[in-house]
Amino acid sequence: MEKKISIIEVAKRLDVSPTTVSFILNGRSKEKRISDEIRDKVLKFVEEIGYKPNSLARSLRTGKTNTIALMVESISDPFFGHIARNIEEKAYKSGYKILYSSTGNNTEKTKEFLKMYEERHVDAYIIAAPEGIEGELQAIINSGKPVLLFDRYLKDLKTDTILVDNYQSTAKAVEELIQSGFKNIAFITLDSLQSQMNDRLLGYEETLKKHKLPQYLKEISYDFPPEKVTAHIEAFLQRRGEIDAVVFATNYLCVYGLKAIEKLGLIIPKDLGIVVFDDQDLFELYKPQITAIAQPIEEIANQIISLLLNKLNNPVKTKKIQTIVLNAEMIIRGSSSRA
Amino acid sequence: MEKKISIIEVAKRLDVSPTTVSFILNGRSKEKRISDEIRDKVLKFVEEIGYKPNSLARSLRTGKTNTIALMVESISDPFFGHIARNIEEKAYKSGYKILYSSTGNNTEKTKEFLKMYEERHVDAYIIAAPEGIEGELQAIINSGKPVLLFDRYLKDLKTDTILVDNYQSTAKAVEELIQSGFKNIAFITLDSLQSQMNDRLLGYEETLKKHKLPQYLKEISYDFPPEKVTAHIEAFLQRRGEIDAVVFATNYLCVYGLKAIEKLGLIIPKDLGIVVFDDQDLFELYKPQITAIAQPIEEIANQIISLLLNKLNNPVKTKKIQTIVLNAEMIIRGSSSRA
DNA sequence: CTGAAAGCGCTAACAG
DNA sequence: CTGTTAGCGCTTTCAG
Repeated sequence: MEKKISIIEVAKRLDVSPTTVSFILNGRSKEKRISDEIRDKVLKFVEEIGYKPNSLARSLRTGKTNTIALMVESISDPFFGHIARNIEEKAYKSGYKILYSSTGNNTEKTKEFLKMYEERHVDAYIIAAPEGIEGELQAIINSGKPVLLFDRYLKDLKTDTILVDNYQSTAKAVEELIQSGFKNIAFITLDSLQSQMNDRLLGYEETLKKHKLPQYLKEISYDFPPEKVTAHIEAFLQRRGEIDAVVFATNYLCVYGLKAIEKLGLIIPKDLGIVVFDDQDLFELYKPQITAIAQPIEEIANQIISLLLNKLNNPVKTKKIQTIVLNAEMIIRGSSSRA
Repeated sequence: MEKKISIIEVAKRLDVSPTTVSFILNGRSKEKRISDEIRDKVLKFVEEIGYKPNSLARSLRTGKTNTIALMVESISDPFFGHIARNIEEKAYKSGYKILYSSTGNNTEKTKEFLKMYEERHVDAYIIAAPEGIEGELQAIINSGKPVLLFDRYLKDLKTDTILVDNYQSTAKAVEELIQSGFKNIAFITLDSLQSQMNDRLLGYEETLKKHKLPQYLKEISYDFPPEKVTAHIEAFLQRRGEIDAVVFATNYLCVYGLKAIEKLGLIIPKDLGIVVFDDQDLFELYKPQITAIAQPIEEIANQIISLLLNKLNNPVKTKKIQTIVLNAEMIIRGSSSRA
């Protein structure tokens, strides 16, 4: 019933013009020098009948939807889930709602999502991007909408980006293992050209090179089903029996890796030292506890939102492009030391 | 550039009327008996220039936004995260996007979200509801929009609901522990009146009553910070030293519980048998493995979406209200047996 | 079979 | 300081 009330109706009942009501509702009464008396009258009435402007009409008119697209690898991943949770909260406080999608690292799917978001006129994009969507994103940027990358960058795309220092983090992880006396350190990662994966790999490779130690690389396809991932890791560790430590490039690889390790009956850290990228409850509670590189989730979310709101609120073309690199913290636990 | 093209523009270029274009784009050319020739011409042109109707304008006109509200306890919870992932995928295939929010079981916050969703004219609601929002939801239902509850029901609200059999599941869990010889079985749950929690509690209580065994109940506030939860569980287990098994009513309580148990130096299952509601990687990989009641996540998501789409696509008032109760599977692992 | 035209509810330029 | 009014882009009734 109250849904049918429009701003015109409100204006009529109060015997003022819709313009006046509109200005007041948009907090521009001071600016427009509307009398306090009228302002209060309108505000009170609106409150009373519970009138809410139709946001669709407003959006159609203004071109703003107060909606932000959030594209992650998978919303059910602990890392991305926590990021989503934080972003949602902060965005909400500024009047924005989040439309999310899980890309599954699939380029085609992501392009479709992008189209859908465009149609819906989202105001901004927050993306953990798969490869191959530089063109589409560039088009969006050209159209004037903020695009913010996180977790990984796209080499050919100049836009604001929030990252952690993947290279240094993995390098430190490898150093840690080396200090603990491990000599044959493997790196199990995704079969992916994404920047964060690549940087983690580089950190691994160069550190081993520096120490003149051998490299053992296993790349696993993101699309493999769980059993297959476990099987591949198992086969890899078996085939290369000399491996005495593993760095997992990502949390879920480690989860599957632990299953493989158990199947093989290997003892951590006696037979195999472990470090993993990304922390989660499992790694803290596993026995022995798993040394993990913990990304500063809340800070990442904070930076994302504050950068984005900044862009959104500054109609002035903030032409400065920022890349913020945060530090990840290595939480040393039992799995990486033979002591 | 192409953003500026409207349906009128398209019509002009093709020398037909906007009406015709609109009908064709909405797949009603047959019904409106538009010539194949014109139809193909329009379709081809639209494809060529990549014209997309402005969904805002359409929504304003039709009142449909093709958006579904999804409200969960927390998007970063493994259970809800997986539900969200599945729902998103299926909704997308039917042209719907999801606007999510994490209620944190907070009634006031949830009410605010509800208002926001109403303003945005979402087409339907999927909610794991906190207590105390029956009135608001009833109003929405009265306005004709589908509201679907899951994970828990609201006693005074008659609407479609997808649940698992919480009572039976907990009862079975307790039976399992009893069969394994545990005598003093505690139940650690949330300080909450939500139906799913209540039903789990009832399953616990009545099973123990049936077996004439003592009850040990610990209720923990949802808003406690992690350390406090751990501390409370620790104190509880210490105070009631006779407890020899625990059923955790929810996954995160168990996560904190495990920390407490480790602090106390208790050995599972020798000193303490464990069963937990909801499964996750941690429980499978923990040592010993934790017996868990696994909810059929994919099926829950399937039922939610198919019920909802059904409502959405049947303009006929499908007045039948359905409550679907699914079975959860108990995955018996080492933590619940002394063998 | 196709076209003209009336809004959906709001904002903001332009007039007073 | 306030009111009139022209759209935003689309759907859909009603006439041809």
